[in-house]
Amino acid sequence: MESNTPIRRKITLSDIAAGCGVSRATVSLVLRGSPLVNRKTRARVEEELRRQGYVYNRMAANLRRRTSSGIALVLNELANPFFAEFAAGVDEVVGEAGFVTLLGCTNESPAREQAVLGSLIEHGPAGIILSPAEHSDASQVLAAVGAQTPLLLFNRELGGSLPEFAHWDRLTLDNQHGTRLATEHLIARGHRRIAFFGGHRDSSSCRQRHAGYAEAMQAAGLPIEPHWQVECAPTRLAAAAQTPALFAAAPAPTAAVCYNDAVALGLVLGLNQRGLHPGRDFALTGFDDIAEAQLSAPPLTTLAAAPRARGRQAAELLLQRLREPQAEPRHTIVPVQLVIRESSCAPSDRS
Amino acid sequence: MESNTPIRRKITLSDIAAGCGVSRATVSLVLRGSPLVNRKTRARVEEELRRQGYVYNRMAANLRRRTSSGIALVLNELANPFFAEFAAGVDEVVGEAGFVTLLGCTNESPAREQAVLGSLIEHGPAGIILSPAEHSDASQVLAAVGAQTPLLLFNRELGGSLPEFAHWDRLTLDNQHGTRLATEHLIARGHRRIAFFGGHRDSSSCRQRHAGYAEAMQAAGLPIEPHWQVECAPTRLAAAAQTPALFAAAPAPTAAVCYNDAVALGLVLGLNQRGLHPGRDFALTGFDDIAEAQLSAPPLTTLAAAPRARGRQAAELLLQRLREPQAEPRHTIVPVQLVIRESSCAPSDRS
DNA sequence: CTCCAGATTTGGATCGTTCTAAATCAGGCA
DNA sequence: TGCCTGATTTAGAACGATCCAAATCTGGAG
Repeated sequence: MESNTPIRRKITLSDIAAGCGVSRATVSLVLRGSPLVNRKTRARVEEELRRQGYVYNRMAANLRRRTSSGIALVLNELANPFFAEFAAGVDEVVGEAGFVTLLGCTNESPAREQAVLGSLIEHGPAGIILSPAEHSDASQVLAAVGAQTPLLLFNRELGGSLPEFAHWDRLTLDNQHGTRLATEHLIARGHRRIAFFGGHRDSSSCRQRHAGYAEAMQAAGLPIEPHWQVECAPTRLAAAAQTPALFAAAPAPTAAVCYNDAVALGLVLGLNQRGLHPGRDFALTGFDDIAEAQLSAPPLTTLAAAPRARGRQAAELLLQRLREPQAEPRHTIVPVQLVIRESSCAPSDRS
Repeated sequence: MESNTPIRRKITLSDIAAGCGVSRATVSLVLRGSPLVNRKTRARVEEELRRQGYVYNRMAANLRRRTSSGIALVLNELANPFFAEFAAGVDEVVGEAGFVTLLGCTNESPAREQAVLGSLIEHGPAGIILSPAEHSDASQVLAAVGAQTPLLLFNRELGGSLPEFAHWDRLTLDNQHGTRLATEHLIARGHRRIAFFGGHRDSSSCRQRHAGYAEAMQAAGLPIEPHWQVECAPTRLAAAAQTPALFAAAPAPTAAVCYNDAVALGLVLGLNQRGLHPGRDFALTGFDDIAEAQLSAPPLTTLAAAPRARGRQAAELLLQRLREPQAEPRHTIVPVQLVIRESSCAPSDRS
């Protein structure tokens, strides 16, 4: 099969330089928008760039500059809409800044995380945004990425202790304050017997969310029964299955603060199976405000984390760090917003 | 702030070569697993690589080989769970093959697509997987990526005509057959007045899906009223807002084949707002089988496209192409499966 | 004129691999 | 021993931009 376009050799800086009688160095300066070059020269060079159809070869530049113009984005789970939105936000800002996003997906496996980080680091990314897999360990991550590449931790804490010379930035949600708001909201609606439902207590985010709940209950002088604190995997299925545990003993709760939206949606299922009408007989709140939250029946009162905005923010924090490599490590805790919908009804006669 | 780890110069091939008394070339061969090197030598070099903690510098390799080990993945929309799953599938296979995914997100804007492609191409990706933005034009895309880099088109056709020398592979869903199945299913359930709802008619996938619907209606001898064909952006919000258009004139439809799941979920909202009970008073089907489809109220009858599998498939097709650059361009059409759930009820008295 | 400062421009080395062609080595055979 | 063959190894030139220090240019002051 013959191609009918001439396979012309790639145009390089030298071609442009030769084409308009200046040196490679000058062309390079023009390309990078340096103020050093004369107006007249710049115009001439730019014209020649257009004329020859030059395309910049970032691979060459990367080699010389010893760092690529890529930002590695390593996620524990891309299929989750929360992280998909997050990724979209990251990519927006990364792209605007002239970088490119190197994607890696670990599927919650620390082993895969090691492999992915190892592979990405070979490309010399300018920085890394990492949402760790469950049970991912700080020293392992450090071993994989080295101490030179700036890294921003998103969403979760790492297990193990962080060697003090790896000054990583962090961006996490204000989990504790969020569930505190949710709990206070339920209390304000008139609930007195409120459960905390779902999640695994050995995950940092679950501990924080539980703390916010406990704090609000305590502040209101409300007791917490042991069987109101039910752990389960943060999935719909597990949550539905664990629902009976809430009602295993008297007094039964009239409301529940759930670990996240997935758990809350599972609880909705579980309540329906018991013949309870969530949003009328039983109040509940979620966390994350995933797209389904506003569409479920009943629409879910939840804490909005605005994942796309978080993605943009993560990228901006990392770019900031690239600009000031020596600045103190930052820990940014972003507030979450209580979105009140119909699932957080007042207590009913029935409950 | 002082770091307490020595900032040691990066280890290079030369360091390894020097460290065990062979030439750089030999070490390079070892790294690439060439069969040319002697067992004994290979072992010695590998030991030294470990000892010095060498990390491969792909930027240098990329420059020399004139193509990077990146696969560009350019998506019209990442927030849509369908594409998020697709991306996850692509990344799996790309990673397994030792490549890295370069992500780019166009948000349905051809202008942004140009920018994203332009930026990615500078990194010399080995190949490109592109799910075009709406109204994206073949010649524009060609201008941005050049004729040298293999490209796989996913999901949509490009506008304009494809210059014959750009032999691009394609992977698309069997849209027409899918909606035909859905429509036939609704007809079998007893519906006679069926609408086609959502999407923009100038997108190829929408045209194909509409064709499948029209085909089934015609085959069954059923008429189609003009106001049963409602266009809107393929988002929940737009679909909810356009719902009244379906009922703007008599006779009202009793069922709708929706452009995709997002639209169907929006229609669910819109119907609820009108006091109609989807899955009881009105039947509807979606397309894609995103995760929310089976959890919505009512669970959605839809066409499963298995996006993660499609992602894996897309990556495999592209890798195949890298292995055989001269092979004939392939157009792969993947069948979709009708998943019957509760949204596609029989017509009720009410409707 | 000559000199100087500031504005531009430039040659040449450099980044760390891969590639090519040629060199070297080991062992068998005459 | 000397030659030949196949198996290994290697020197050195790429790849294409960036960096640095030094060269050149300009125009105004003395």
